[in-house]
Amino acid sequence: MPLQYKRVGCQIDSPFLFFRSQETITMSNLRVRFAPSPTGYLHIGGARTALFNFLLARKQQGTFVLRIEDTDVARSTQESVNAILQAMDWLGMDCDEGPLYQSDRFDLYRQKVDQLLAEGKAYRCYCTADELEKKREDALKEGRKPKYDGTCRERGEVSRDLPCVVRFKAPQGGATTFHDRIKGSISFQNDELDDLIIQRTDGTPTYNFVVVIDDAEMGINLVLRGDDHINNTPRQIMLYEALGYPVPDFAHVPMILGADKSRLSKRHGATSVMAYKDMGYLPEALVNYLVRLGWSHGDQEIFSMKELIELFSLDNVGKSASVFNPEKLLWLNSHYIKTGDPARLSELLAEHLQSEGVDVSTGPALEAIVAALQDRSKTLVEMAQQALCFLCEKVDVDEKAAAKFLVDKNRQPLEALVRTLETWKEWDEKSLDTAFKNVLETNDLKFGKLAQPTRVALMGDTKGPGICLIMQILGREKTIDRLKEAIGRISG
RNA sequence: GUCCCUAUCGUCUAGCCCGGCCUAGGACACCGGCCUUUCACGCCGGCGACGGGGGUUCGAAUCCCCCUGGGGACGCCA
Repeated sequence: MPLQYKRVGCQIDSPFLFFRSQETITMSNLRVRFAPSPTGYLHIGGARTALFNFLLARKQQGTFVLRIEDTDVARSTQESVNAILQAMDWLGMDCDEGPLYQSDRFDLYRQKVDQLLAEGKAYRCYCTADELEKKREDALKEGRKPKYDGTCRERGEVSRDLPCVVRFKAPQGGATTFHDRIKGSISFQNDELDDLIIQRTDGTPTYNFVVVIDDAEMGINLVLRGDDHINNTPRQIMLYEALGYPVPDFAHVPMILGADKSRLSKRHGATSVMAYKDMGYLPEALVNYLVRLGWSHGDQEIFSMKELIELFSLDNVGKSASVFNPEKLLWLNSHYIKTGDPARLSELLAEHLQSEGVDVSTGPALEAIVAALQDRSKTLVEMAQQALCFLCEKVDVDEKAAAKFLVDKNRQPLEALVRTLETWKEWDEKSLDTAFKNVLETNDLKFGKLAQPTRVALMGDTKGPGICLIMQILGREKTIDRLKEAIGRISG
């Protein structure tokens, strides 16, 4: 399809120039895709693959396609599709095309099977699943590579009224080689490959077949996916060629492993992207963590999405698998909480508090609480936990803390503090600090001596933000109430 | 078992392509110190790696070969 463009003041008809102009006009023709199968939630590994695709597309102003690989009708669910969409949205990855469903395209696949059959590039196979299973087991037992023995390939095309699958007649002899954009040159002996099934007995097409058709038909020119697909690549290249499609570029990103170096799975902890949201992680922390797993830009550790779009490149993607390290993710999360905008954080915190059944409509402003807690919370869940004592009606006093600080010798100082606060005019951190010091002076006390009992009285615990900041956030009424209650506890 | 991929601190990685600037840099974790009303934050310091063996070279983390370790694939799953 010729591209329309205006040639202004240029008489040259050179095909070379035409080509150049076309390139300039289209800006970028990079087309990448993320193609999850909807048989569960979006997991960490999938998210990173999606992220790399997304980043590359955005950087080169290309197109990011989302395709749902649901040819396995039995295991695919709409809930999974929704969960994946939701997770991608949370991470800030929006696609330019899709979601496209393979289940909508069975006619096309059927047509391509027929085409290969008609061209003699595929054949019907009547071997039963049981027979194949037995042959596979025998081969494995005898230490041979289990591959289809070609029984029906040799038989020739005799039409029978029996259930059958369709197999691709793979070229024999020679080798299939491709240049991987991450791993470099990869080569397979064709004899290692067998005739893969492209259509099941029930008439549905299989993964390796549809992936090729879809990537080709959608104009995907860079296939960027996990390196567990390297072994599928030579077969897919053969299919591209048999179907008469141009072969795209490939880039295989290394796997993510658990602490024991085995493939990341549930037993290593949470693998679902949305589980991290629930655990109080910020999307920018997960994105930042995931991108640094396998990719680097010198010594830089912190990247905003905007920076990533500028800086990300396949050139700096490592070749070897990497271990998922929850501690570093936690560190990144605490970093983004520390440096985050309190207004935004308040909204996110409110969600967590509400899901805990806490009423955030009354009580001190969430933003002030967030500001006080940012430096000391690694997750929003932690922050919600610490925010509780500001929001609840009654302080839940820790017994050990009470036993140590809410004791008789601290009663007089606390009473003195109450007396001072009851008549104190200003109620901000700085002014309260003056009030507090006045009490210390008149009672000849050290800061810590009064601060800790006060903290326990107000927060129920020995740790937390600065004592005067706590009083400011709590407000006069709650502060005095809680102090009096603590005094009552000592007396009582 | 066969094939494919891979190999720098415990972990993520820089350096490797284009050998000398590497007594191998940064980050997480860990340990110690400082700051401090507490807990954190922060700051300073410490611990800690080129898997092994052969080559090539005046010189190798960097180039070549072998071994070993690790991962993946070998489905009428994707």
